[in-house]
Amino acid sequence: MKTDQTKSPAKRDRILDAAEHLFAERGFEGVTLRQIASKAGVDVALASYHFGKKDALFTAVFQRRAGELNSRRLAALADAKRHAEPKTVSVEAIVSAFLRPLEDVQREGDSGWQDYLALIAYVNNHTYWGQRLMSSAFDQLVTEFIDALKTALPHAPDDKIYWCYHNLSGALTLTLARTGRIDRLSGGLCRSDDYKSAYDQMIPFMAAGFHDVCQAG
Amino acid sequence: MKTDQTKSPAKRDRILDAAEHLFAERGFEGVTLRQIASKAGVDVALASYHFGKKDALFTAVFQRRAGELNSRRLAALADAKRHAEPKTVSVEAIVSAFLRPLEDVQREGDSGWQDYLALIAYVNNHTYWGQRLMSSAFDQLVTEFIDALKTALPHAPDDKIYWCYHNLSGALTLTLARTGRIDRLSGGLCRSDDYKSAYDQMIPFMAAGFHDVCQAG
DNA sequence: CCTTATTTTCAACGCTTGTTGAATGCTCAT
DNA sequence: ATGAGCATTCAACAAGCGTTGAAAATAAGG
Repeated sequence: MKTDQTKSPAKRDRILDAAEHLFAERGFEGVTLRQIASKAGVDVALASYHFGKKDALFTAVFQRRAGELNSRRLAALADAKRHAEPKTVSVEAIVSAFLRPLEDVQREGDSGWQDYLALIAYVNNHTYWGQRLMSSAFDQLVTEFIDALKTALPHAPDDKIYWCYHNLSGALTLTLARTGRIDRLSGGLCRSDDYKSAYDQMIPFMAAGFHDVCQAG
Repeated sequence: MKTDQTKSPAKRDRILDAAEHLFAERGFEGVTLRQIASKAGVDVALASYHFGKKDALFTAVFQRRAGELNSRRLAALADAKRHAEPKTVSVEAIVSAFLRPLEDVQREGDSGWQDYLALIAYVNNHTYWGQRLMSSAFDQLVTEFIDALKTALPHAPDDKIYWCYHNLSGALTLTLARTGRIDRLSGGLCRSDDYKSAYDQMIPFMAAGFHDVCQAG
């Protein structure tokens, strides 16, 4: 068996998977390297061997899936633009292109994606060092979406666009965190892990908010 | 000078203040008792003497201002209902009663309130033990606001009300976290610490979202 | 002023943490 | 088969952690 890539990097990947799950659940300082190694079924020292410091492991986990996520979202935005031609794409279609790829990756069953999205939520709410990671991984993509929103709302002042995006980002972040709070408040009527319902109502909700705030001038 | 209450509990309160600030900034595991004691200017052991375990100190910090915050929000909701009579109170007025008290406490200058609100954001995004704290401190209040929303939107199914509240809560949480991300994305045009602007656009944004989602049936 | 109770510090404990250097196992060209 | 190179484990390190019991300082009461 040549080029057996499933054997050699298997443990390395299992460290990333275990770290992804635990970091998303308990945060950077809330998890020890020994817990990660134990979950991955390897020795503690192996994490340091592959990734160096603990910070570097966290960064590696965070960046691992960022590229693919950005690609999917960009493709969805390009699709929306193509479908709208020759007219400009609607706010609702832009928000949809921003959110639906998340639903896609979670529906494909890989539980690693769920952990990863929860990790994004953790990082996005973190004050200091979280922002460096967010910016390096997602600023370019977000800027593209905001440009599209500016085109769709040509009379809106920029600061309102940004604040509206902030609302969208915040609601999304809480969704990705899957805290279980809505389950409790609703007495089980809504479920944190029901992504589809979340996006189904989130998309029109956000589009309506954008229009209301941004056309008032 | 008799009944000198500023001397004896001064150190105890300074521990709470220091813990409030540091927990909000770096989370429960991201802060050591020695850092808290150092910031408060007291010995490490004093925190254990007053509060017992580290968890209990965190809980004490979290619950310290919850009562007053709930009172202010309830008063704002009662005010809104009174002003609307004999009609039922509008969605916009309910959302405003939910948010404006936060602006009030932050404008009064006490930086402790800013730390406390950021701490709420931290707890609300935390999956496991965060929800116990959120529920014990705020479930009753949130239920009152949701009941008011149901009255204001009598034709809306309950699950849509809860999802819409989830959006509101998420956007608010990101605002309270003051991560600085909107500052960066907007090139300085919007500022994370500009609460007033945040609420000024958030209130109509959320009201529009509620109406759009909830009247579609 | 003496006694009692509370608050605060001191010093230390047992344990866990992240990290490292040396030793071992494994793969695979030659 | 052999030796080079990478992957993995082992054992141990110093540092820092939360917590505690006893001593010292301070406050309160009669």
